[in-house]
Amino acid sequence: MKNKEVSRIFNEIADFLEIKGVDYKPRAYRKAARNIEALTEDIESIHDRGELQEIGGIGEALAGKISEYLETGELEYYEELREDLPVDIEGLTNIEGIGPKSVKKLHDGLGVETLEDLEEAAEGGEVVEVKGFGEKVQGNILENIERAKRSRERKLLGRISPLVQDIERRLSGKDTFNRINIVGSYRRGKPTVGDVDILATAEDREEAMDEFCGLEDVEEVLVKGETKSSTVLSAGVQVDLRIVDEGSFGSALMYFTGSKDHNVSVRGEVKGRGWKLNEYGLFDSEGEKLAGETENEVYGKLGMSYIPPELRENTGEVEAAEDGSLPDLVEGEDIKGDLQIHTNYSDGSGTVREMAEKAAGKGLEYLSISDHGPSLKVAGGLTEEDFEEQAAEIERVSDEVEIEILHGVEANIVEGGLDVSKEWCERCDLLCAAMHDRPDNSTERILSVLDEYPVDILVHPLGRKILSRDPLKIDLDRITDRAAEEHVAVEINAQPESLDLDWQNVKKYRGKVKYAVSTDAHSRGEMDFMHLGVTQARRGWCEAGNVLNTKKVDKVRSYLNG
DNA sequence: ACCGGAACCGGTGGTTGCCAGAAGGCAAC
Repeated sequence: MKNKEVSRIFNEIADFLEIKGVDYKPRAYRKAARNIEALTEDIESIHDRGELQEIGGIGEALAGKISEYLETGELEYYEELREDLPVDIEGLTNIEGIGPKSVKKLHDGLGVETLEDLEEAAEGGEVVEVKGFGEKVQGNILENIERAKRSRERKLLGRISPLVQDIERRLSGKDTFNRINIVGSYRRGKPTVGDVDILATAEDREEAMDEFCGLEDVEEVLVKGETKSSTVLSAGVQVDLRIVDEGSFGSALMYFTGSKDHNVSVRGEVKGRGWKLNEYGLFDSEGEKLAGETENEVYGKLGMSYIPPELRENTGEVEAAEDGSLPDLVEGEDIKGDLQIHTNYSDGSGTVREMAEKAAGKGLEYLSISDHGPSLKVAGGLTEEDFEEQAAEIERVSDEVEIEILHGVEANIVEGGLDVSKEWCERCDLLCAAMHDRPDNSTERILSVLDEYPVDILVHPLGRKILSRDPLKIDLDRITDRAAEEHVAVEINAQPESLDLDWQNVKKYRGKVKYAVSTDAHSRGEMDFMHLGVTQARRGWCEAGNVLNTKKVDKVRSYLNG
């Protein structure tokens, strides 16, 4: 699956063209990149059917470039641009505050090509010598460069999951493999993933390894052995495959799923009995094997209930499993509606009808449309007039699509309140409120908005972007107190970069507030992100009852109005 | 480079705020 690669290349081309001062093309490339990234289908299949131009934002020229890349493995146009300016544009622009134009200036002035070059230049105080750069920017570079480097190594769970699922599917389809399971932090649903580990059993290990290393996505084979092979996929993700014996599959699953702290904690229990647990199995003091084939069996012999992978972070799950108090975690099938999505009335790409049809197709009972309020110009915010127009459109579409559509707005929390009038709020079925900037008085602003407006959901409360932007420093104790009093739900945003509120805080406040797991989809494809949000809710120990949108729409309404 | 309305061409997201340097570029969303 080369979707991610193609979109990365298009984004880089956009950067290069922006540096050259070319008009319009960068936007076209970025739009195409975004649409490709949001695809749930393999772009190669679309290419094979000759339907590339049916993807939004892709016309004759871009379809040609995609074909060239898929067929030859190279794109001449891209290579030429890179030759002109041989820099790690993706890495460098990853630094907050550095865009394509700055990269060009740093290259011309100091010969900066990589993050390492830039770090050296900033440490040596050379950056200030370049026109347009001062102490402030140089300091900012030093502050943010480590994170930019890290972000190159770790990948976002949601961004690699289509690729990983694709690999899993392909290996499962082969006769050579008996059992296949992704393990590691991926299986635990951690928001960022380093390497991807796959565990398998196979009759013929050699043949299995051949098949794995021969997958078309595999770009480089680092190690190839009988029990372990390491590969790098074309998208830059390292994937390891381990093959174990059938009888050890369960204990190996536990071992390789981790987390390390969880395993240590479980092993404490094992030790107390004088037993031994390793990747090969659970053994008593005589060395007799007690369990190993399944995880259930291992946990069972230890007197624990099965611990779902999402909980294995050593935050009390081992004790809870012993006294039988583990939560009955929310599942994807429990979700009955999506309470925050955008349309082409603001910065979304889908129409009301397209989004509604997609949601209905996913089997949801309801959908709430909440485009950005007027002050968020960058996102093409709605005017009150637009809102009325949209209301009429929703009414028309509602008659024809098998889903209940709620009409809301994602109001922006600004100095002095929200960017929508109280009257406007009253006309909303569902009012979302969000911070989009980072003032010092964020906590106070949020609290006063919760007091003064009929807010239903506080969305992406921390405004974080994983691997690139820190969360807001706000007083969540006070905010969740107020949210609970006012019957305001707190969002768990399912966008791969967001996953905000984060799972640690979800766990902390789950007894107090209700959560709304929403996709914040800006295109039809992004509605498929729901599972990422559910995973984070699970990591936060949420049962279905903790999540508002597991309820029927009437119950949602009565909670929010209560 | 795409798209949509017209049958080839015109329009395409637009504003804010920061920094740096004293008017204006650049990044962010």
